[in-house]
Amino acid sequence: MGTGTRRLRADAEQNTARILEAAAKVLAADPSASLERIGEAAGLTRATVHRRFASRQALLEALAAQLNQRYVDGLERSCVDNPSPREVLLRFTEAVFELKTTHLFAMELVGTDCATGLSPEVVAGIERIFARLRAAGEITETGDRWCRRVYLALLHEVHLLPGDAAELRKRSRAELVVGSVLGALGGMPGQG
Amino acid sequence: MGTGTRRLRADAEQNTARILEAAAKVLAADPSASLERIGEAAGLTRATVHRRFASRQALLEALAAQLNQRYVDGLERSCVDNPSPREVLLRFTEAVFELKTTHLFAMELVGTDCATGLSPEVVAGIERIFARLRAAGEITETGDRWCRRVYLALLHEVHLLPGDAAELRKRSRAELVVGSVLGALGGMPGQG
DNA sequence: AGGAAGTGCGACAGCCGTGTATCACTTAAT
DNA sequence: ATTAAGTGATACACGGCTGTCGCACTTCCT
Repeated sequence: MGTGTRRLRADAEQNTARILEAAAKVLAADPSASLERIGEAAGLTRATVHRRFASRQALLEALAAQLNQRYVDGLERSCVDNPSPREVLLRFTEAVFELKTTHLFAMELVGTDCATGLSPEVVAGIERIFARLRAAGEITETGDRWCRRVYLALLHEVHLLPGDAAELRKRSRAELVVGSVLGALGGMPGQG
Repeated sequence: MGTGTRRLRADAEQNTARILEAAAKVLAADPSASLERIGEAAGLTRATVHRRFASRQALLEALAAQLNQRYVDGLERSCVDNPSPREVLLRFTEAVFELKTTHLFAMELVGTDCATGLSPEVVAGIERIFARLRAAGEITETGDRWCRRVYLALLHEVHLLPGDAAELRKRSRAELVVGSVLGALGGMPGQG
């Protein structure tokens, strides 16, 4: 997937970005929205969408690839300064919350597993966090896949939680996620 | 929604059941499967599907209604003999696992909330279980909606877990769900 | 300024799902 | 056994989305 295709003109490249952005927004509201609607939301024509992405499938894959890239960015940014594993999880959770607002559709598209489109690199990164949590005694569960799935599931549920929910009065959304996950995986969520 | 429509012939009634059953199976594999495929799976023609259900929408609603009924059945059966709240949750979880095998599509259709089609009766039933768990000191979280969502989310994740996963070596799927949920909601999951 | 790249517009063909209707035939009900 | 109900088969109209043209026009690049 390198820069094998000869480079696009500057405005054209910008338009592909617009399309991806518009697709993320429109598909989040309606997963079966037509390319027409996506193009419209991008201020472009359906024909142009087809010029950038040969098929609907190609557009979806590009969307998934973009999401995976954001995931690895989030993972890297969560690890700078070598904080405690719990702090890493907290930072990463906040990063994913931001992704939920812009890439909600793509996240449901790639799911929570390699088999469904989530990058192996991302999977490994998340599981590494839980390995560190385990080494630090924050959790007792030993299944990497299980830890990751519980985490992503609870993260998603918190995202669906209304902003004024009682659970969020004293702690942030990320803190609620981390506390719940550690509790679910056999830790002492109350300590901080 | 009573028996307002004059009663069908016996075989016709049986066919509606076949259609619902086939729809549950086919749509679980492909949520956007056509009525043609559903009818085929039921051993019937698309025309007959349309005779029983005026529109695709109507079929989906019937599917959701059937699921809600199974939910309340499961709730009732979980409460006979007045067992401990934890035991109630365990029984109900097992009932839902069975539903996952037959009504997977419908469950994702109705979601985890009244707003999306889950019956208020079912919501109240589930939240009642958690109120009892709270009264018994098994959990500390106080938000009914939050408890319910965490529960259904983790239940779903366990269902997705491969049957030979390490987490299931010493405890059943339902026990894994209950343990994880109680931990996530501020309890001591290790106790039996 | 000149040429190339990109876009808008419109049109077309193809496909698939939905919903309705008709008619001959089979089946349950009493 | 007779009657009404239900079904299969087939056809049709309708609408929507996809993918691909061609052509005139605008925009960037150098």
